[in-house]
Amino acid sequence: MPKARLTPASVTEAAAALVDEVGFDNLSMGLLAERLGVKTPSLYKHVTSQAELAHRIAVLAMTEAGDTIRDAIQGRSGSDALAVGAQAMRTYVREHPGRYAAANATRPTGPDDPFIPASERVLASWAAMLSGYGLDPGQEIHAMRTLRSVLHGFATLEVAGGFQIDASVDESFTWLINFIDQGLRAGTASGGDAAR
Amino acid sequence: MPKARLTPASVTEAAAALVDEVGFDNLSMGLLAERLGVKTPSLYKHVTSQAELAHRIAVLAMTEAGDTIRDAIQGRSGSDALAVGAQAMRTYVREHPGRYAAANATRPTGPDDPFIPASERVLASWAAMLSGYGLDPGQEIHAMRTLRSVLHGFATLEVAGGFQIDASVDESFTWLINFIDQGLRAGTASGGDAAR
DNA sequence: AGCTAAAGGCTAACCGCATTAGCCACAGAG
DNA sequence: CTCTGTGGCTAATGCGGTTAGCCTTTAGCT
Repeated sequence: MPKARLTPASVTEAAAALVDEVGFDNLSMGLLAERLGVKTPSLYKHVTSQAELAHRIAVLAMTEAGDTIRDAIQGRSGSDALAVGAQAMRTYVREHPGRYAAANATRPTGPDDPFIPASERVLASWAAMLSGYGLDPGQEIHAMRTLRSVLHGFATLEVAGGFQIDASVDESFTWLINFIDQGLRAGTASGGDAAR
Repeated sequence: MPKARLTPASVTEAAAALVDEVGFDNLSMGLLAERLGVKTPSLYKHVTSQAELAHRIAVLAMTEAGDTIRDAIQGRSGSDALAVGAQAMRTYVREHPGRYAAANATRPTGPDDPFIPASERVLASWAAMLSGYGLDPGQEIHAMRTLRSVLHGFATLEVAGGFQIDASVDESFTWLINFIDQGLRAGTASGGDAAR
């Protein structure tokens, strides 16, 4: 057999790098093939379809994001964990907008889709971080969803160029994190007042 | 000339209805033509390209969303305005996921793009609502961005099926609104404490 | 009422891109 | 040294957006 220049993993990695440059919906088999110094149909020896390729990018992105967030939170707790975790996620999205878009475009294909555990690991990191606030158990799910909403919303709007005014976006993000932190701590203190 | 069965406006409206059903990235000229009882090339008598069609859907969506939010906030202020405004936006996105996706996929094409005033009207509604909290002027931009992030993030995650657990999503949303309201009011009271 | 012109629909054709079919060459196992 | 299967290639298919060019209908004018 000829030397395996390409592998499913290397193709996926190259595709991920590509979408970060050209945008997720500008991904094309021709462009990727060119990057890899190969003709388009050859890619199908390593990937069954463009849809599957996109899905692999999504799994890769979720896994990477999960690792990044976990590492950032590592050894920290409370406000500190929130701050670095949120910054880690925002940074990941800014550096890998195409991968993040791929992850958002993906739906699990079945019960054994590796995308599921990958995204659960992200959620687990957030849950661990939130547990440091000692929230009322019934409120944790709502706090989790609120946290995911802000972070996802902010990152999405930012990479889409949604923040036009020339006020510092960095500053807005730290303000946002602080806002969330204050709210979570207030909720803790008052034993659930913020949930009414 | 034959009777004008189709107009640019009616085609746009039909396309908007279509994307709400089949999803924004499943929009196709063939599908739309079929809906309108016409052959695909005939659409080009009313629309110059699929990209322009998508852009028109985006403008329509922004305009509709702006009207809905403005009407909801009308005559209310503070916590009340926040609650109904946020609910209005969430409802709009749930009822028109395709249009909302179109709006998010769109970038202004130029300085006289009608998309710009349409989105500014949405922002103006949020600004009017926020003004009721009497925030420090320097913080308004951050509060605005935070608000946009949560609402956009929540709505996006919800329509994407991102909230899996069977805890009530409605309940989470009212929790979220209350969380934001508390934070804004705290920021008001302490004269900017939440912004540190 | 009849003529004219252009709007608006249709068929045929083009093009780019994902995907498939089938061929060929090289490298590792025996 | 041969055999085999992997991994690349060229050629061809099909779908979807788009363009070209034709043809009918009808509003508006005489």
